[in-house]
Amino acid sequence: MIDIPKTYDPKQAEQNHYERWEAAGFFAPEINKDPNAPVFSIVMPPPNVTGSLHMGHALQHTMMDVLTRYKRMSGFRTLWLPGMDHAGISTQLMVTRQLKKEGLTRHDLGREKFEERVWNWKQEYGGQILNQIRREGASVDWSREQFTMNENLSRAVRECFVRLYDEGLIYRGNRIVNWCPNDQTVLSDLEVLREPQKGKLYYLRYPFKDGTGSITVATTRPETMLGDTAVAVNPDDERYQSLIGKILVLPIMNREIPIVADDFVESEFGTGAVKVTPAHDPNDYEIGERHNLEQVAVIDQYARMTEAAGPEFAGLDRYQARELVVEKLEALELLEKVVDYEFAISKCERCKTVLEPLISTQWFCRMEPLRDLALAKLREDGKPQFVPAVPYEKVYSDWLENLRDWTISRQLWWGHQIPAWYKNDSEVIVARSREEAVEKAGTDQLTQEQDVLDTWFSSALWPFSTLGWPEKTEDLATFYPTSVLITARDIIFLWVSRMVMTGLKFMSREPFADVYVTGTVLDKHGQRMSKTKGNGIDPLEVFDKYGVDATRLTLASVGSTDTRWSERQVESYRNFANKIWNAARFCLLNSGGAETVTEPFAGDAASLPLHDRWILSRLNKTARDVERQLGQYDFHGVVQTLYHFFWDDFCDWYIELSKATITSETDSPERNIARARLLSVLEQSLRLLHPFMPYLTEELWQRLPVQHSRLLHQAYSGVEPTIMLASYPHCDDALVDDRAEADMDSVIELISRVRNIRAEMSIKPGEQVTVLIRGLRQVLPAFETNSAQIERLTRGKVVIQDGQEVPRASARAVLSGGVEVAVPLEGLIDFDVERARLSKEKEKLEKESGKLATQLGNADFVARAPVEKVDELRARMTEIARQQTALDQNLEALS
RNA sequence: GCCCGCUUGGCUCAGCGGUAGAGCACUCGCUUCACACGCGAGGGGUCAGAAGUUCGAAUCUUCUAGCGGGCACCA
Repeated sequence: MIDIPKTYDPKQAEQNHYERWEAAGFFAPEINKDPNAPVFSIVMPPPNVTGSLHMGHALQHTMMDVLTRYKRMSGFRTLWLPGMDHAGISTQLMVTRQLKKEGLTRHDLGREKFEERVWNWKQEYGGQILNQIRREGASVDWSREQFTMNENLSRAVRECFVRLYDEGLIYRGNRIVNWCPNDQTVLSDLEVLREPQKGKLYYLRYPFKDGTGSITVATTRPETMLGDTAVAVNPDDERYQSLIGKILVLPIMNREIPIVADDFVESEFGTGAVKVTPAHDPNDYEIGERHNLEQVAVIDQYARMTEAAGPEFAGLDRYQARELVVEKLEALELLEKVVDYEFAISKCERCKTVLEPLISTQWFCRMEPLRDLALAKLREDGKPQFVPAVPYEKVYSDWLENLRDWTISRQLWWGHQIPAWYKNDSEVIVARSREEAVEKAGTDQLTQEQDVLDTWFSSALWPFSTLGWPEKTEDLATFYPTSVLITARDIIFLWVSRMVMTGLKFMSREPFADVYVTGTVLDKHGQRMSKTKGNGIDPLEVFDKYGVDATRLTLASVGSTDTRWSERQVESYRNFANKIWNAARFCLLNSGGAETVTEPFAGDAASLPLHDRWILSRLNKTARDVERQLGQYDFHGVVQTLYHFFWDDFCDWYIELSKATITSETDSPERNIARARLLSVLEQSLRLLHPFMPYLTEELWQRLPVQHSRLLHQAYSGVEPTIMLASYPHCDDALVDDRAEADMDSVIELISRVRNIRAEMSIKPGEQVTVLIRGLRQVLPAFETNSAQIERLTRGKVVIQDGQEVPRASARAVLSGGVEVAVPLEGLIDFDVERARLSKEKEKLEKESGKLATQLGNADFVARAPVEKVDELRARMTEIARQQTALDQNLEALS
């Protein structure tokens, strides 16, 4: 006999299959031999090379894998392309830290050696996550794996840069930017973290030059006053109107600065007068532009005071300078007051250092023309379609509308070096290569721009650069645009929108039809999981404890809403996996002879036993629901559908109803057919489940005594059989049988009610009872033909009555359709208990009929509600009345 | 400050205009020949609060409260 353990061991199944799948090339689209196959493609959001698997990844990958496996089994030419991002700042930080341990800085090595070092680091530590992705069971095509720093992708980056530059969309300019004094690089607006900060608001008095008094300004950063070149007031502020144009003497510096009028100033805030430091504040910078103010840089790239701040301050750290400024102003009696104040401070997203706004020469990308492409696409074609549409479509379009130029240069060594060369240190030549630059410049006396590009610049090209762009490759023609992007909401701006813009610009097509935005897995207190909080759950540990498949079900059911992590949930899906295992175990233990039956459901469906017609109907409806729900990215819904079909319909009822025939000791054609049918339903269920539970389903499928090769989708015929490439079950409408379902519902109701009587009357489990059934002629056949099953599941002898008397000492139940059930319990029945039980039933019905009566008595309802609704309620009312009558008679019989 | 989301049984979540659902937890009974990670039978919610629209609202509208998130140039 077959030896199958009673408990499912996920580890074993996990070890058994992935390598084989990968080695056999099952993940690659080439496995599909149908030249007319529809195409399904996804590019994996490239995780950072510095990263390791976290819940967010596991969540997204599960959903991507579910869709990929589903489409692959449905015969699509399917590509899920994996890869990694070089993650400029993060990676450089990582390697810099490693160097620091050796007492070195990157400058000790020099740029070339440093880059080499990063590549070595990548070789050694980078990409751990790739093996973790394998563990998840992700069916990605490793033969197409990409890395943003690969030569082909770097080439795409240069091509993109040159084209945008030639069109005037990329330019070099001197502007105020977000500067990280720690990482020594500029950052884009999206890489800035805004954090609330408790601080102080300092009120400083600036005297008029003519000695007639002073004006008071409020600031959170007094040290910047050293670089002030004006004070601004609102032009409509009556308090200050007469002072506009007046000259002040900037304390400490003794610089003469004007009072200017600018709409930016809010009269209500502070004193209504603002000190203006164009070199160190983005707003002041703009005021400065409007009023042609001098920019005095008093803070340098290390956040230290410059010579321009004066000899006493030069070289001081910005916070030391703050103290000294305050001290001096106090001494001069120009510090009016200091109040506690909470405000938002800008920090570096990576290293959390407080940023310093600085004026600096950087490369920028003009976004308006690109933005317009994206907005037009959304408005005209509704692409990409966000799921859920609310709120993400609006979040996306609102952001696009307010888009500002993108700072694309970074003062890093790790990244794509900007393809610009300087001739005589001034003239700029932008070219795809040094050779091209030399040709354009007419000299080889060129130095390349030292800056690299923002990591997101290369990510923005990911959906087409990974497929070969700018070459016109077959992959590009086949797989672009991709089908769907699955991502977390925090990179809609950083990444999603930029892919759309570059995709439309360079490919003239949106990069993906749909964007599915996943929910977030929160900790049990509802907090986001984060490294700094240390409240993250490691998916790999969950895999170890509960198995990959159970974890995948848990994650899939998160769907698009934020969900608190609950280990109990995983546990229940672990139990589900075990349930599947044991159902299969039962089928296998009772499979002898089944293999002789090739078409277990062949012939006229109407002639099948009720439970067979019923399970086929349920199975096909399930396939239909799954298809619909997956089409809507309703991952939570699909998991529920599959869970309940398998556990409730298949295990609780179909297996139980089949047992009588299947477990028969003697070999017979009936037994073999029943066994084959059971196996067939199990086998199809495994296929339905496979996208969610790849390991368990493959493990079991391989063990089934079925003709595996015949189950493969035709696009894969001839390959070594695997459930991965078996045909995904689709609904066959001919097998949906509402009549069978209704009949089966009656049988289930009957069995449940008898079981209820047994439990309530405390009938011993082993004790046989008699089940008397009477009712209208049309409902009885279902009970008649299934009496053997009913007897088995109720441990009762079924007697279909023809108007015979029911013994007084019976427990009774009234079923829908007016069916009455009685279980004679002479000597066992407690009449009081039974009367109470029936009275409770009656109360329930009375409550409902009361409600219905009110509703049906409402003339407005009858007049305005849809006819079908009214009819439905009337039918229900009739049904209740019938049951009430029967209950009354039963109660009477008991008295 | 502006915008958005969430608030359903003890817990985690579905449902989103027509008699309140699931899993876990809980109660009772079961070593019933696949499974105690199980089987059978139960108990438990005025769907955050208020007002409104509607014949009818957990479901639509408005407001309030609590929680969470995004955006923002208030020095």
